[in-house]
Amino acid sequence: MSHMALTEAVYYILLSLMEPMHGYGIMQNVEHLSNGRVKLAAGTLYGAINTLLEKGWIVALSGETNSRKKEYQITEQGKEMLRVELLRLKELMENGNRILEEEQNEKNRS
Amino acid sequence: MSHMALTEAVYYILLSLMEPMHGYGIMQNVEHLSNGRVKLAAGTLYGAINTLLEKGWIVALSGETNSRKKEYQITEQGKEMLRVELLRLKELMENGNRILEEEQNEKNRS
DNA sequence: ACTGCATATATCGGTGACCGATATAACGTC
DNA sequence: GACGTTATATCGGTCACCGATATATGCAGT
Repeated sequence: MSHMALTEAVYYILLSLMEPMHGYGIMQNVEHLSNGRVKLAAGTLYGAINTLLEKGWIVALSGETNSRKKEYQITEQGKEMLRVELLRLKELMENGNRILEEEQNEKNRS
Repeated sequence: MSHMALTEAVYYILLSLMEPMHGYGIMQNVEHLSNGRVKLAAGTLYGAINTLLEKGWIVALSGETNSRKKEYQITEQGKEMLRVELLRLKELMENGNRILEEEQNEKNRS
């Protein structure tokens, strides 16, 4: 596909990193954003962070090297991915709502 | 997670089967619905159909046994999954739009 | 001081979704 | 009858994710 769908994990990690944040903070933030629905497993989180670093969608912040916490932030490229993803979500929602409403209308006519 | 995200493939297959349809028809319908963005690979399509049959989210229609085409249709359980998925998509979009707008507002203030 | 829990990062084996290739065959049309 | 499209099916490989495990620090209660 020309542009691939982001996974829910990656989507929420990118969204979290609109503000500088360290790994564990992302975990908590994602759970909070999704009202407790999305709980990232450690393997998912740190695996995704490495993949996103390699892709250049996020960067590691150089400050605070003394602390054990490593902070990350989204890049301009990462933000562009979020914008594209939001268009995809819009397409999915519009198709879903339209088709489910069509059935509802048929039921009402009968 | 309490309710898992549907993959894009499964989402569009379920949406297609709001009307009875056979496998190859689903392929074409999904590509049409997504304006050419989503092209299901054969392995994805027939693999997903079997998984969805096992889960009871779709059923095979008994008619037209003479034809090589096998028709399928969504079940009430499958429709419920679509409704849940639409709520998830709404959550994702609201979070994404809100957080990206926050950044835009900060830029405008400076 | 020590005990225990939350914080914090990292790795590893297993599962499952998806892709692309391949195979097979019927249908339509030129 | 040869060829492209329609149609279903399977298989090996890749990748994201999960859950378990390991390791270590920070902090609060006793």
